[in-house]
Formats: sequence, C-alpha cells, structure tokens
Amino acid sequence: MDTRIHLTSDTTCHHDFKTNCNNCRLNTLCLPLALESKDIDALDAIVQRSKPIQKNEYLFHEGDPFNAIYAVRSGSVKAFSTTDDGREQVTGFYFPGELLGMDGISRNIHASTAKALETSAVCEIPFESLGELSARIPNLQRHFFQLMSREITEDQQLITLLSKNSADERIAALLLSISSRNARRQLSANRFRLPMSRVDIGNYLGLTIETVSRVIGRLQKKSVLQVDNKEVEILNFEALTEIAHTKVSHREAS
Amino acid sequence: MDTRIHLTSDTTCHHDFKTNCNNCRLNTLCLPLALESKDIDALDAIVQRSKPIQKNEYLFHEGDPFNAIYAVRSGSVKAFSTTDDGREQVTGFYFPGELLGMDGISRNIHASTAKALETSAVCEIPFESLGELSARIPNLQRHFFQLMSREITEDQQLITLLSKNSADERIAALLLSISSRNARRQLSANRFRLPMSRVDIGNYLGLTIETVSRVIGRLQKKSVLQVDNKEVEILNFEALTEIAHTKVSHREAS
DNA sequence: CTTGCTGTTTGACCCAAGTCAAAGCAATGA
DNA sequence: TCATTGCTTTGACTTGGGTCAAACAGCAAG
Repeated sequence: MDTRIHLTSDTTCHHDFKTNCNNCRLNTLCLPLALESKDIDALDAIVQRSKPIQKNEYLFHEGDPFNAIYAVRSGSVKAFSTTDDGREQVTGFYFPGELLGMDGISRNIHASTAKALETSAVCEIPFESLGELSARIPNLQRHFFQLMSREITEDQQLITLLSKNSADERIAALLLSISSRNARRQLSANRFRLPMSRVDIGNYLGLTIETVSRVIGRLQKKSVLQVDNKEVEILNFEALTEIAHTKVSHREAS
Repeated sequence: MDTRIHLTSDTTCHHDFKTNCNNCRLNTLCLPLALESKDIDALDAIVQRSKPIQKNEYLFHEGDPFNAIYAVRSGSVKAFSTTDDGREQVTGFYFPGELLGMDGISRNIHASTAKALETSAVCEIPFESLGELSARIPNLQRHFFQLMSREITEDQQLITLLSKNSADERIAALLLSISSRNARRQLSANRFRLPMSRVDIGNYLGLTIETVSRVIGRLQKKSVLQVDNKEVEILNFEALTEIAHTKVSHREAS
C-alpha cells in the first residue's frame, strides 16, 4: 500500500470546520467540478491538506521528484523556472481553485519551482492516486484532461501576449486576467490587491520593473486605474479592455 | 472554402503496405511509446490514417468542434491561433512523431488552426476513444498525460525565449530545436530543410521577417550557418549552442 | 521570352522599452 | 528616534529591433 504519511482530516483540526472537497467553497472551480457527490468523496480521500504555508515558502522546487499536483485553497502562488544562466522566468500566478505542478508529469520531475506569494493553503493531490482514480471515474479523467489542456491554452495566450503586444497591452491584459479570476471567486472585479511584486509582474510579462511602473503610472494618469502600491482599483473597465486589445499596426503574418 | 478532408480507414488502401502503429517507424516517439504489443493493437484499432494532405491544407480550424488529436506521420504542420484583431500567432511546428490538437480538449473546441507546411500524412486519434482506452491501459493514460505535460513545458520554454532572449538567441534556439528533433528521427542534425517560411519563423519567435533575415545573414557571416533559402547547414554547432544560451546581462529578477 | 506574384534580402531611419542612476517611501527593528 | 533594507518611482540616455522602402530572386502562366 501507499507508504506516504497519511494526513487525515484530524490534522485539519486547527481549522474551524472539517475541510473536504464536498464542502469546499471552490469545488465549482477546482478538480471536483462536474463530479457526483460520491466521486467527490473518492477524490477527497486521496487529497491531502496541509497547514498553511507562509509567504516565500516553497511548495516544490524545479528538479524535485514529481509526486503530486497542487490546488491552491487560499492565498496565491507563483511558479517559475530557472534558465541555464540562472535567470528566472515566472510562468504563472495561481489563485484559489487553480491547479499547478502539471508541468512535472512529463519527466516525472518538477519543471518549475512554486513559491507562496503570501500565506496560502494548498491541497496536495498525489498523482499516482489521481491516475488510478481517473481510470475509474470517466468524468474525473475528462476533467483532468481539460484542466491540463487549459494550462496549454493559457500558456499559448501568454505566448501571443509576449510575442505581439506592447507593454501597455500586456499590463492591461494581466490586470484583466486577475480581475476575471477574482470575479470567478465572487470577489470584486474592480478592486483587489496584487499579491505579487512589480519584479514578478515584469518578469512574467517580459518587461523591466521600470517599464511596469511607468505603464501603471500612465494608466493612472489616464484615470483608468487607481493604484496604491499593491492595491488596485479599476476605474474604467471599458478603457482597460480597449487598451488590452488595441491593435498595434503590425504587418499581417503568414 | 473548406479544404478539410474526410478521414476514413478505407482511404489507407492507397498505400503499398498496411500501415499500423506496430510497424510504424515512429512508434518509439509517438503515442505507442512504452506500450506492449497487444496494447498497441488496441490503440491501432482506433487510429485513423488518411491519405496525405497537401501543402496549405488544413487539419482543423480554430473554433471547430474538437473530436480528435493528430499525430504527424510525415511532413510537417504549423499550428496558430488568431487574435481578436485578426493577427495570427504561430504556436508550434509539428514534425513526424509529434502530437497536436491537445489545446482543444479544454473547451471541446479547437483553440488553434493546423495547416500543413508541406505534403504531410497524419494519424487521427479520436479523443473519446483515446479516453476510454486510457482508462483500461494505465500505461497509455500515463503516457498521454506525459505528452500533454510535455506540451506545457515546451510552451513554457517558448515563453521564456520570448520573454528573455534576443533575436539571435531565439533564432539559434529554434534551429537547435529543429536539429534535435531531426536527430530524434535519425535524420541529419546538421543539414536540413526548413519547411516553414521566414514569415512563420518570425511570427513564431515574435520577430519581423526583416529581423529573421538579418539574423540569419549575421550567422552566415560568422560561418555558424550556411543557408540557401530553406536549406540550412549548421557549420558550427558549438557556436550556435553558445549563441542560444548567451546571457544578455539582464538585471536579476525576483 | 516577359509578366506578375510571392518570398527574401538589404539599407536608412525611428521609437518603445531597456539601462543606468538617483531619489522616494514603506516596513522593520535597535 | 533614526538607520537599514527592500521595494517602487522618476528622469535622462541608449539601443535592438520595428517600420518603411526598394531591390532582388524564384517560379508559374501566358
């Protein structure tokens, strides 16, 4: 049998209520989506919940053996990989209800490092067990395929953003992405706190911090945003959307 | 006009011998990898082979209902998506033994368009059947998870390339990628024909055709490459590798 | 052969974003 | 209280690669 230390719901006693996938507020976003209650119980049985991890703590490192994928329960996490020459590339920010670590499946080794941007709680989903369960629950298999596929399409959107869009467009697109992910969790789409630093934003979007800062300044001057350090308020949603989609007259391709 | 072609197993009679996954030269690269012979037969039973598709014909279009993924058997294919404002972003080039179309799983609609760069043959793998088969053959499920994960890691490498590297580095990296994929298929790593146009290269790498042309010119002047239109010879592999990894003194991040 | 079409190369110029430098502004803590 | 440390902002300057334009090369059709 499985020799991993088993975290029973007992270890979650620190919390006010017994956490499980069935009563998790995020189960309409996360892996349990579209599962029947009994299937959620089966999934729940393999999911391990840990006590919160602190800001700047790591969930896993690039090169670590891959055993599990992770779902963010609260807080936020950034994933990044390190290039040959030691530079980092932030490949994603993950919010509650979102899954990370799927890039480790291909070589059975984590391809990126995951670091908490703030105090966060995560669910660990052992991949071996998830595979077995998927083989028995077609809906789970399909849904997991879909989540991996979504990661692919999101990466491809980022590729397009980096390849074709100006600094202003990139920043606008990131803010809109965060906004819509907030909305998905019933939080304000117009007012939120950025959990990541300017450095992280710049790194993610392929820009320097100076450019990030200047763009944000520019958007404030245009009354599109109101930014106080990490607190963001979108004053003009329309305008921001407009900026994100502005076509810079590139020549047509292929 | 819709140039899509209809794939039925009947159409494979045109070939000299019965093609199947078991005797396919690519079965050590493709989906059958690591399957036992009888499992390969099961996979083979769901795979549909078509007669070759011509240059510039489409395999599927962005927005089409998603039913199958595709494996390139010969030739080459490019995938691209179209942005709101009508510009294209090439998201990948696919060579024999490589799978494409996995970005369609998430929304059950193809997220990109696939177009043959030259006369090519592909295998169509109905996704529904692949899911069922995966549930019965653990190795197949695992391998397919791995192939999707590889797509993710490769997209993330492209993200890093676009976000952090100069034009020279991007071109060098692409050439090395094509070279190593050729080697994987027992073809020359030093001499090959680029199936895609300069426009496609530029589009993929986030550069204009002029820049692509200039960089290639520069690499020829340095005797790293010998290029005649689409024919490429790598004269100095070391140097090319060096160029691909050159650290442009960016400031450190995060 | 010429004409037209499509893709590639080359040159001259320009600008968005990178670089360098310095100042501002929290938060922490002795 | 005032250093200390780590962001973030702002300004002045530079540059890689984009833009525009023109020439060139390959190839198919007439």
